[in-house]
Amino acid sequence: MTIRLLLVDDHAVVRSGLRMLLESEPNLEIVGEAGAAQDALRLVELLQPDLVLMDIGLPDASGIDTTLAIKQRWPAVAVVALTIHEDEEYFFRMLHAGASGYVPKRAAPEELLTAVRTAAAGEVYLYPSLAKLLVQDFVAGARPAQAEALSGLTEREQEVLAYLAEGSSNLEIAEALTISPKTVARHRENIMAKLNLHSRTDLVKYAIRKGIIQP
Amino acid sequence: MTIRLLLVDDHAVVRSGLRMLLESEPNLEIVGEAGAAQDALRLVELLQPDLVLMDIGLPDASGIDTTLAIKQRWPAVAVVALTIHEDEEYFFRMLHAGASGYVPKRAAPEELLTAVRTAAAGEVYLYPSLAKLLVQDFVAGARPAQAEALSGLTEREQEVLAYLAEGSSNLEIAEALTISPKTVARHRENIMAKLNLHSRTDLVKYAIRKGIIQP
DNA sequence: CGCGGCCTGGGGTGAATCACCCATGCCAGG
DNA sequence: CCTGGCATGGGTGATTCACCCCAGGCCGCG
Repeated sequence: MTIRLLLVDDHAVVRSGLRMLLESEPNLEIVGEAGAAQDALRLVELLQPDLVLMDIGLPDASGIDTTLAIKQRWPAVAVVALTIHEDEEYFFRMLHAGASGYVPKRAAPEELLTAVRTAAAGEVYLYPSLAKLLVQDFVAGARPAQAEALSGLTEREQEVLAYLAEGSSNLEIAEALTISPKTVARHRENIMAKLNLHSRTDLVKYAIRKGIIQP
Repeated sequence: MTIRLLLVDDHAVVRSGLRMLLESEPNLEIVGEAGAAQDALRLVELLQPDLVLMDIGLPDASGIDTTLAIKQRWPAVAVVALTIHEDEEYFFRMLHAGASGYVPKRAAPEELLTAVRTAAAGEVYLYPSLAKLLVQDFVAGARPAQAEALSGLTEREQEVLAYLAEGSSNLEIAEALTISPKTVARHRENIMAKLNLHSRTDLVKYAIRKGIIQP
């Protein structure tokens, strides 16, 4: 099976170079080129390629928005981002837009080919330095805090906060900790004052942000 | 610079095969082998390798726990998981443990070598099918719902729910929607009944799970 | 045309919460 | 030794919550 590929980059020279590189590969056919977002969308509709190799910097619209538009209308079309941008910002936004691969232009030619083949197979190729960013985000996002200072809460206050965040009432917490409900209320007041929160629901959101509880 | 590598797998035959494969590579030295978690930890301390190639299925302890132990004591040591497991479960747990690479045993030898070189360089190598899982988790985790049915809530109820989730009181919501506080209370009762929730804090957690609000 | 669902309001009750006030021990650090 | 932070309690009053009751108006659907 041959991969039918659409090339999107606003620089004709770059497109030529990519065409040279990609056409030397077997089972890979470049069915079209586009230098602008409008052309890209039109050609996707016209040619129904398997894969779009997308530059982010386009003259008339962002490659991110273009990717989003393509994935919304033709979800089966894989999009691989090929760009000079290696920062978190563009990378994450491109993933959200539905990209199946992300390769910086400084990457080795073989890596681009790997990304194209991988994305065409329905998988995802991530350039290692960007995979690292994603994994960091994953690990951090899943459980950000716990060991964090919790803004100067005492041990007992943190303990009470954990129960409060679960939605327990003062009485329930009091029984769990075998102290008076009034003491629980006292702790809660101190907690809310220290964290500058003003309601139980704010406490829940705070606890989720800090990873104390799972939503 | 030569990569100093420690091989951890409980099958001697597999270790031999890997040694054959890896030793044919330049700039790669296998400094030791371990068949059990205890040996692995001991050898890491003794040999201070750059990288540990870790099987998950070990006789005395999980490769995941072993990875965690290694990364806690020697964060500079890169760990690449090489395993038969390709499901989300092991993959995500291995990432949490601190792995810099994840390669299924069915992968091509070149992919293992790429993973080793990438991880040794401080980056992350993810096998494409697993990179796909991670990206899916990333995209889903960031904004999971919104368009979902919300379990049969009416439009007005969803509107009230949005305010409730923010922690607004009945009176505040009433003023925002220019209706009576009693009506807000009524909507809230219906919402809680439909969603089988029993407190405002439960509503907040529900709203965060559904992506209605951000924590 | 009636039926049911939705939105809108009102009343009531008991419990819980909130936001203040107060005090007592205990223990560490200046 | 004594000041301050921490944990532990009590009290009070206003407010809110959670859960019941009720009903009228509107709109679509059979």
